[in-house]
Amino acid sequence: MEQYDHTAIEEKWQRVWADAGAFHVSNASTRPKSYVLEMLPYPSGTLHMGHMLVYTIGDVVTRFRARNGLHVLHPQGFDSFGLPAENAAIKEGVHPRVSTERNIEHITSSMRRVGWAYDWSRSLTTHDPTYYRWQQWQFLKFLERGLAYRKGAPVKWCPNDQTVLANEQVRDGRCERCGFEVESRLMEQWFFRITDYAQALLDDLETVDWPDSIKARQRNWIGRSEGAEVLFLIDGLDEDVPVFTTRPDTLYGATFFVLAPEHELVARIDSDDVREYVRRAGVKKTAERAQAIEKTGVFTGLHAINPVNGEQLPVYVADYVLTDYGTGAIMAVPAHDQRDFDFATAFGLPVRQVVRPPDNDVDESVAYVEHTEGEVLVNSGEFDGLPAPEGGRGIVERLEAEGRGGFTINYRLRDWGFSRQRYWGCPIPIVYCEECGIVPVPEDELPIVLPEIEDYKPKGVPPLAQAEEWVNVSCPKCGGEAKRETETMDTFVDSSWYFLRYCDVSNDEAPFERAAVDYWNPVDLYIGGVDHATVHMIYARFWVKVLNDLGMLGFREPFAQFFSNGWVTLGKTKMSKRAGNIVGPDDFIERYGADACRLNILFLGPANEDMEWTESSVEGMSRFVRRLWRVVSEVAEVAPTSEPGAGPLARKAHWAIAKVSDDVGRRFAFNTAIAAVMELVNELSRESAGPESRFAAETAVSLIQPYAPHVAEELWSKLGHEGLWEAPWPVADPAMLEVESVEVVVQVNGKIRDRLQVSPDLDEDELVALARASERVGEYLDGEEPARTVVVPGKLVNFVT
RNA sequence: GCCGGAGUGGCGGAACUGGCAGACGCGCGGGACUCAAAAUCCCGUGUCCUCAGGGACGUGUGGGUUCGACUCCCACCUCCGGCACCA
Repeated sequence: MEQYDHTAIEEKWQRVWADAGAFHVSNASTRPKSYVLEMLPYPSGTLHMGHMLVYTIGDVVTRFRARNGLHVLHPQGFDSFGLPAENAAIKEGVHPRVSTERNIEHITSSMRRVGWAYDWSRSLTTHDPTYYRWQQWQFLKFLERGLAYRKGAPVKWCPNDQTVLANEQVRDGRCERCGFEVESRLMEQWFFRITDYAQALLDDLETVDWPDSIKARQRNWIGRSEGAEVLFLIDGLDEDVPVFTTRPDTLYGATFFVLAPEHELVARIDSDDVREYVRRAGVKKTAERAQAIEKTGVFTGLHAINPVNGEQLPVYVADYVLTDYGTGAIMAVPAHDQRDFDFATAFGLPVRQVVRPPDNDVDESVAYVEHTEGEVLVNSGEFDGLPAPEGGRGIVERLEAEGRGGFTINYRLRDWGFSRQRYWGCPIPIVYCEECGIVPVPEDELPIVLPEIEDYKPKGVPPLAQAEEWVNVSCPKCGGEAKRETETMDTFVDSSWYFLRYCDVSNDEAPFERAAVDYWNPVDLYIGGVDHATVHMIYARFWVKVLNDLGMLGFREPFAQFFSNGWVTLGKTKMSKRAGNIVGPDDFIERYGADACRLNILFLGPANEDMEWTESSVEGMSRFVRRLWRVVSEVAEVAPTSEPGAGPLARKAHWAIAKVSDDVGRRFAFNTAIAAVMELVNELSRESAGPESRFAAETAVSLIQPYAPHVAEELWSKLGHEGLWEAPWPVADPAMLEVESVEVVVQVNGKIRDRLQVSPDLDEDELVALARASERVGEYLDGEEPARTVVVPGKLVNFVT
């Protein structure tokens, strides 16, 4: 028997697949389509076991679906703009393009060695001008629609990376990438008006097949809350200030009024105390502000008029009011809000209860914030005695009639600030003209290609500002002197539409042809980690909705089904380059082969749960592959070719077909499918020369192919067949799934006392008679007649006394 | 605080719709082959008791429903993750 030489076998079949164009798909087929996609990887130089998991899941599904008659699109590319390459450039002086492309080359060759079935002819890299040209083009469409705009806004600024961060890139007040504490700065920024789509993003979650946990995260992120907006007139400034509240029922309980330090009106308050407070609040790190336990604030000397009763409420500036939620101003109702209560306590402000729970005396020493059935309004003028929800509604309706308020819905989601003071990103096709202002670059001048620069170091101004020849242009409108936008786009823009580009990757007249995109989309199975469940996946959904509104495509949701893979951990920490705990597949592929590695990563546990990396399991898997090789090779040599019978081995094979088909096709239970093939191989090894052995061997090889395609292909040809990658998936014969005899459990009072081997189609009476006849049952029944007999045909008989 | 998820042998896990708890693998113990080792193969492997037939206990804890609960219900404990001065 030939030795199992994994390297030779894997190289051989990878060549065969490439030569045959095995995974190359066209945009037309009579077969039904399936689009299988894993999240776009950032090209760090090396693969690790986390990548191994995600891409092998996608690969198994791809190969399984292809053999089940589907026309499967399974592309791969790289999210190749972004900070790490630029940081490396700053550190080592290598041009980001050079290091990025070197990384891509390296990681691609690793990917090819794993044997993943990608249509590499559709590959894309987001730093390629042929890709980002069409991103710039789409940006211009967004701009035309008013969905991209520029405004001054307080932004999260990372003093280390010298750049603005999206809210999503801030974790616990720190820069997600470098861990530096984030500051707040007021800057002109580009925004996408994603908030226009908040409700649609929420509603359409109903239409996708995603895990509930992921949907919950998105709902959380969008943060819809129903309430009212109420206008308070600030005396002295003569300004109406809107506040958002979810508790309009407590309006009569407002005893003071608070503005966030960043609120636009604060600058107009002429008070040294206020200016000093605002200055100090601005210096405070975001993290400090969020963690502060003691409430701080300053009285402005002004008063706001409560529109429900005309009361004069003292106006404070305090940093417990957030500038970017609601309107940045609140009415404070200390009796019914813990934060307001804390502030009132610290500043000696009055507390007035206006909602009374049933059978409760008014206790103004604590805030009553919960909701109880039957609570009623008190101290609320004409609304006294009404149930709180009804009273709240009445109050808003009256304000509405008076033009001082109305019902409204507020979202936590904020517009997407997407400009970055960075070099290695997609240039924003905008020119600033002194005469004409913000001028979009005409479409026929795209792409605006990233210029070469000398120095990547951030200096507070974007690195692109140094590329003077590039920056100074004439205005497309008036021809006068103008300057290019020097900020670049957030890389989440790049990954918001790449899955569309794959469908028509070399189009140089449009981002994609609508027919191609409509044919393949939505993605039938999207695979990736939870860490992108709120960020990337919300942006991509937004992007698709906008393109749909622009008539560029015919669907509203990009990802019909989402499989959230678990994390591969090492030392209980998610494996990642940043955590410095990566174990790569290259070494293991060399030692044990790609097939063993692919099997191993999926056998570690359920693919949607976290799994700790262990080296010993690869060895176990390598044993299995070698065993498979030996057993099947032997069968190929000695087992007769004959019609498969209906004996135990053939039945086991059919059982395995049914099990693997269901596990891979429906349940995504990749680990148990492998276990089923192992069981089959175990039985086969005990009977390698029987009349059913050849069928069992063929079945085992065929079933393991999505996982271990190389060795499966080699064994398939040893068995005398060709082209397993395109062979039809085996179908289980239902007749063969029925067993000749089953073991029926006989219980007395729910405890197993005997087991019977019986025919599965024995009727209930016969089964009970047989069970009654059992000696052991007789012992436990001890002469008594069972009061009740429960029969589950083919499973058990239970006598209850 | 709100939301989501998970607790099963020495370990990873299986049990999908309420019906044999521990499939499959790792590890460990014993044996075969070998001069020896590796590789391979075979047997055993939840805990305790045992007259060696078997018996009792056992899926985070406490209750409940049921002939029967890892699975359903109630209460709780622990761990992991998300959101969070969000008005």
